[in-house]
Amino acid sequence: MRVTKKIKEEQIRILGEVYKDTKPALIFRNPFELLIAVILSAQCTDKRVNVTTARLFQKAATPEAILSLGLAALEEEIRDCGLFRNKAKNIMATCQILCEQYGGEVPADFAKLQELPGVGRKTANVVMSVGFNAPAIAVDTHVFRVSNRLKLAAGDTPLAVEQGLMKAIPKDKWSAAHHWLIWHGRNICKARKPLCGKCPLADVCPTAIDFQPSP
DNA sequence: CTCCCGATAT
DNA sequence: ATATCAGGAG
Repeated sequence: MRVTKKIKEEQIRILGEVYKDTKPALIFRNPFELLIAVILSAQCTDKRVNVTTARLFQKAATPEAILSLGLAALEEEIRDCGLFRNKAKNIMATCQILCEQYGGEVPADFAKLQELPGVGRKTANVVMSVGFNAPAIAVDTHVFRVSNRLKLAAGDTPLAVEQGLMKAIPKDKWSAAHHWLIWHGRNICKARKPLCGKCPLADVCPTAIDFQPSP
């Protein structure tokens, strides 16, 4: 199947229809809690992050409070999320910068966010999009996989896929489409065993046939 | 490219 | 047993 512009528009239309009521999976009350949750979410399920942050934010929910907690205590709080030494060190350093340079607030600025330790392009895009309602497409593992399978935006790096998606999707739908692709990746277009049999996009997906049982 | 890393699904 | 999970830094 050759994925024409027409087919991409149809893919986007179906995604928007099926996943119109989706919202962020991570639980947060403000941009700071979102930032911490997204840092913790690397190589970890959102479900596990939500359990961890619920416990953490009860004890410390501001940059100041987390700095007071101390590195060792923070490591224990977030241990279950994996990569916990790196994440704890990065969160402490980030909180330090937020306090010293931004008055304890999270800057609504993509470049400044990316300068924070433990915050790369994907995390900065999530905070801008979800936390500050700015048009952005964060390419995580799900968005990357689904976009490539659909050939909605093919690319061998997250940045290439992000740029492809920005061309294929109207700007006013960037942030919503990011959530559509994540939900689709979680529920249907799974990494290991995609459910092509019950996928609403199977007719417009060039990869679906590859997962059908051979005749 | 490698390393960081525990929990979960298959 | 092993692949995968809302990645980022060196």
